[in-house]
Order: sequence, then structure tokens, then C-alpha cells
Amino acid sequence: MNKLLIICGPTATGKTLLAITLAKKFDGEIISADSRQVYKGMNIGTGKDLPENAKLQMTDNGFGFYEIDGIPVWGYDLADPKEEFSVSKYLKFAPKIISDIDGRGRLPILVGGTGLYIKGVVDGIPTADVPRSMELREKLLGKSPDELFETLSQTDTLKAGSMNTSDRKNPRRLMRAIEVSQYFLDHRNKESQLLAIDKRDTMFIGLTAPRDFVDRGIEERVERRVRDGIKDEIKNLLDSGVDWNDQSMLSLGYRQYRDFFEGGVGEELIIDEWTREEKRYAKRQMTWFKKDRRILWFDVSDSKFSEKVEKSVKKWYKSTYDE
RNA sequence: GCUGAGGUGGCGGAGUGGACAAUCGCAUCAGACUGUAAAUCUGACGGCCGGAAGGCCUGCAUAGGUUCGAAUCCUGUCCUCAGCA
Repeated sequence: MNKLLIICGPTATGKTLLAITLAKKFDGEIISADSRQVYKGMNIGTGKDLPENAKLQMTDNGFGFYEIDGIPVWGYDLADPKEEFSVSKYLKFAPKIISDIDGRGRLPILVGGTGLYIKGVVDGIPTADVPRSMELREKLLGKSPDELFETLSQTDTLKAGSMNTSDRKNPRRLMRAIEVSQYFLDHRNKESQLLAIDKRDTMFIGLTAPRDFVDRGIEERVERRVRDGIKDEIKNLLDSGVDWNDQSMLSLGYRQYRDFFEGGVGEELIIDEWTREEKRYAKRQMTWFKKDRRILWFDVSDSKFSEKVEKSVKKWYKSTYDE
């Protein structure tokens, strides 16, 4: 049975580093599950940690990989920062690459902090291939959440009833729900297609640490990214035509600099804000991940965590040969 | 020292006799999440008890006073800022 190793958890816990170590030990290749690392030219701010002169190596499946420390890393640079990206696109990429890796007899290691992407790959998102309708979205644009909910109730009572109080006030979710229900109204016989991987032997590793440990890590990392030249990176993006309102520029560390470039706000304030947001983000990630009972958690502030992970993975990995 | 303005919850800032534990924003905390997910959204946020409904206590610089009732009116004190000296 094919295997899949997943490494998830909040930001700044060293997921990629661990993944590379494990890839070396268990003959693996890495697939990034990160909604920001997909953008070309966004390297420093998204923490791609590419070596000097790294070059994307294209393959004949239409996707490319970087080699880091001798390990192929997929999932970077899938999109232009001027373009929209979403789980849907990610799901047209990741499962394919995973089965390619299977084919090479190597271990696919899915690594990232974007919970939805991981979920999409493993469990599938039934409505992921329902396309967006810009026309519909435009029509819905100015409506209040109440009005949107009303509209949804009319086309899809079931879905409307199943939404929780938070989502009922979330225009973005409501619009999407209306879009989906409208789509199935127009395509009654269409079977939705699940863009997930086949059932396989999957191990989930979650990396976590006490709050203040993570916070400190975030502070250091932000400082490093400032030193590494996030400003220049942003300037390059802007020069190449990327707009502050593009989805890619909503990324942490990038969006905060808008007031610096456009409003003359001091960099100290920008960095403060960025750091604070990053901590909140880590919190949101934990809220998501801790619900998934499949995850086996490891505390990275434990000096022996790396060995402990390796031991667990080894045990799981070996079971292949016991079959 | 005089004159003027002002002192409200972690911060900014409303409120100028009753509907005030006090609009709102920020920060903080908790949560949601099935095509923007580093996005988007929700809730809590003086203290104590309670699952909740609710109840009790403390409270708008400070000490008094007026009033059935005060963050809001009056007086003293302290402090801050601006202008004049």
C-alpha cells in the first residue's frame, strides 16, 4: 500500500527542516502544502529558504521542483503573484505529484501549514471543482450577509440550514455557497469529482511547542526576513506589476508593508504589526489542526524531539515490508 | 503663579442627571472553516457565582456635597496639557 507522510503544524516550528531530514533518511520527496509558497518571486516572506542559484527544474508533467539539500521540493512557484490561486488549483497539482513519487518508489512527504490544502489532498473537497462565477459574484457583491443568507436559503435550504452562526455572517462563504448551489441547479446530472489522493497508509505528524516558544521563533524569523530583504522583494513584485490588492499580497509580511511604501509609516511599526499578526496566525493554525485526531503531536522545544519523530516514522515506514 | 482645556475600562476615544458595567476602534482571549484559508468570519472581554437565564460586588483622578437617582451638577484636593507670566 502506498504511503504518505504528512508534517503539519503552526508556522515557525521547523516543519521544512524536519521534512528534509526525514526525506534523506527515508528516501522521500517533499510537497509543500502552503498557500503562499505557490507564488513565484515570493521567497523571503514565505520562507522558501532556497539555496543560492536555486533553479526550478521543470519536468514533463508540467510542474517543477527545487532541489534543497539534494531533496526535491515540489509545490513552490506554481502561480504568478498576479494570478488567483485556490485549493482547487492546488488539488490539480498535489495528488498528481504524489502519485508520480509513488511511481518512483519514493516516499511522498506533504509538508505545510495550510490545513485546508492538506485536508483537500487527503480527504478531498467535494465541491472543489465547481468553478467560480465572476458574473454571479459581481451581482452579489454589495449584498449584506442577511440578504445573502436569504438568497442561499431559497436555492439550497439544506446547505443554508447547516451553516453555523459564524458562517452565516461571512459574505465570502455565503457567496461561495450560493455559487455552488446555483451550479448544481444548472448541472443537475453532474457528478462532483473528488480531487483527492487514493486511500493509502498515511501518517500525520504535528509539530507544536509552548506558546512563548513559538512566539519567540516568530519574532526571530520576522527579524531575519527583514534583514534578508523583504523590502526589496516587495519592490520587485510591485515593479513587475503586482498590485497591493492582489490575493498574493494579502500574505503576512507583505500586506503590512503597504503603509510603509504608500503611507510613509515607520518600519518599526510595520514590523510590530507583522509580528503580532504572525502570532495570531499561528494560533489560528492550531485551532484548525488540533481538531484532527489523526495527528501525532511532537513538541519541538523538546531537545530530543527529532529522534522521537524519526523513531515513530521508522516504525510506521517499516510496516510496509511486514505486509 | 494666573488663565483655559482636561483627567472614563490594557490603550485610543464616546457619553454631559435615569435606558451605563459604560457606543465604538485597537490590543487580548476563545472559536468557526469543504474553490481567496498567511484569507474570511463569529463570540467573549471590570470582578465573583452560574451551563444558561440571571444574581451580587466594585467602578468613570480623589474626598465630600446636591438629588428619589450622578461618569454626568456643586465644592475642596491632586495630576496632565496649552497659553500667559
